[in-house]
Amino acid sequence: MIAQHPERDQIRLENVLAALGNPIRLNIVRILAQRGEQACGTVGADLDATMSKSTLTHHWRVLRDSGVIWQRPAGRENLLSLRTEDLAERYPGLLPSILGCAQETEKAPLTASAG
Amino acid sequence: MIAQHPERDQIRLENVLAALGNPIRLNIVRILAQRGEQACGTVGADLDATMSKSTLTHHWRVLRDSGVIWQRPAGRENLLSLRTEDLAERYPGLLPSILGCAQETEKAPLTASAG
DNA sequence: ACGACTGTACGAAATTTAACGTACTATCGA
DNA sequence: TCGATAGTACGTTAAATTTCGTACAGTCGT
Repeated sequence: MIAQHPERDQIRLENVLAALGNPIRLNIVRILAQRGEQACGTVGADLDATMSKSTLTHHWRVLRDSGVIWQRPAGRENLLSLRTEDLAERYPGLLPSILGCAQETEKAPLTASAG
Repeated sequence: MIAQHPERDQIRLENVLAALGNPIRLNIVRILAQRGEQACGTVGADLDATMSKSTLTHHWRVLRDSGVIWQRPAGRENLLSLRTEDLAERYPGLLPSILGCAQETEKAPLTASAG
């Protein structure tokens, strides 16, 4: 596992909310919630193919440092996944409430398969 | 009612989360949740007596523009209150989950009366 | 009307965030 | 080993955010 992940107890609500208070990172979280663990590149492609890799790296860092996602190496890829359990333990209901109504997406067609 | 309040339908999750992703504004929301409708000055005093009025005005604006609070004039005061109903309708469970675990406050002693 | 009180508006400064390009590390496959 | 792939690190720039001081507007009590 890559460094910088906060312990569950170190996760701060304000950091989680700030991390999610950005449309790009909110989409990242939606994608991970729907598709499960994904490589950085896969998520990036779903998100916005024109976005630079270094910008994406920035967003992985914000999400990772705030405790929203895990990031772990696998071969030459880095796999991203939601810290669903830790967030549920620390802030019960928060993630479901965010994801439950997160269908008001502007770009990513994540609603296509629902229903 | 002061201008700039978004309609319920115009409230965007990313804006709500960004507004709440700031420790000061998170505290404001906690205070309003616990004490109900309050004048700006009252909340400001509870928050941080050294903070300038113009800084507070900035935070009221962010919370108001994002749809988190109502702000309405009453005499020479402006009363602030949470848009609990609108948020509950738009993002069910979001506010309770944020407030339910919001006791990890650093400064404001909001847990004192809860019992 | 006057002065105190409550809060906003505006402009400026400091800080933070977001985004990019380039250079780099590490892994995979031939 | 070589080349392609996957992603990070670093430095930079642009934009947004946070904070303040000052000036102003509306309301209350006398």
